Amino acid sequence: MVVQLFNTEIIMDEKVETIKAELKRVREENNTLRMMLEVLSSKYTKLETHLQEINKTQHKGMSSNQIGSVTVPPMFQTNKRPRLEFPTAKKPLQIFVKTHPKDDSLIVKDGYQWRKYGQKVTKDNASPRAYFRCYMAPICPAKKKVQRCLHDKSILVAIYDGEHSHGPLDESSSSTPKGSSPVANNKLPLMTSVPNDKEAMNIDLALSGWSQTDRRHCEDVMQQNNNNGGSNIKIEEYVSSLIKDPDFTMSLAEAVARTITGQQKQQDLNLNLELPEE
DNA sequence: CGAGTTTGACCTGCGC
DNA sequence: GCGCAGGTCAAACTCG
Repeated sequence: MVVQLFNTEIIMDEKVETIKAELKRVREENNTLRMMLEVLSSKYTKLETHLQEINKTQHKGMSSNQIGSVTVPPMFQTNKRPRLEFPTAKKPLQIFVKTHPKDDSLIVKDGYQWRKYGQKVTKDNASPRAYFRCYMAPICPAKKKVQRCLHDKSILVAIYDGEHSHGPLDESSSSTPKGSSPVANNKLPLMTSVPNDKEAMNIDLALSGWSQTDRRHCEDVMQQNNNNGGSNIKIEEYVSSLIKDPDFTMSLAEAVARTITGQQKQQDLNLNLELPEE
């Protein structure tokens, strides 16, 4: 009897240790994500400021770079067709979704109901591109294109066009036709989204669960997407110049340090407040 | 049988 | 004007 109680106690202790270890792992992961967010935010602010400066300086001498009321910075002008680039209400949103390698469906669960209306094999990617239209509302103009990542078939790239004229369904009832839950589908929730093309700078995709390869592949995709606009070279040049910029590196380091120290305090606090009793 | 998917044809815009 | 490529249509097909 006493031995049994002792054994039970040992098992409980082991469980607690396991949970603590898991908790620690999740916290570390969370810290990493926060740091990345901070870095991204810092990069974005800097880039945005620089872009505004460019716009200002070029606005003076510009005359032929306007389409209607929309001003197109020269760095975004291209020889190739802009098709989806110009006066759309909002820039298309690009989303990457990691799927199970064996899962060959082009279903991206995002809270809306989509109906497939076409599929096409594009020139630069052997994987077919599927075209979806939102049918939650009769006049919803939202559309999306879903295609597999060129280098990594387990990654879906969804490009959204237009805005929904309604809200999303709740998670339990929403699905792409014949879809199932993301977990059951072996799909993770939306791993990352980036503002399309022009704003899609060298965004770090190092989110939890993504290997270096995945990130590189998806960066390739973003790059291809940018190449369609022909502006990527300049963006990349600018990003690389940013990396070399001591000021930028310094502010980046400060941001990271600030985050780490801030999180250390937060973590200590959490240790006291969390670990709910069961 | 109806809803949703597939797929070949057609449309449209752009570069040459 | 022509050809190419992306996007859309709609009839045929599939599935529950």
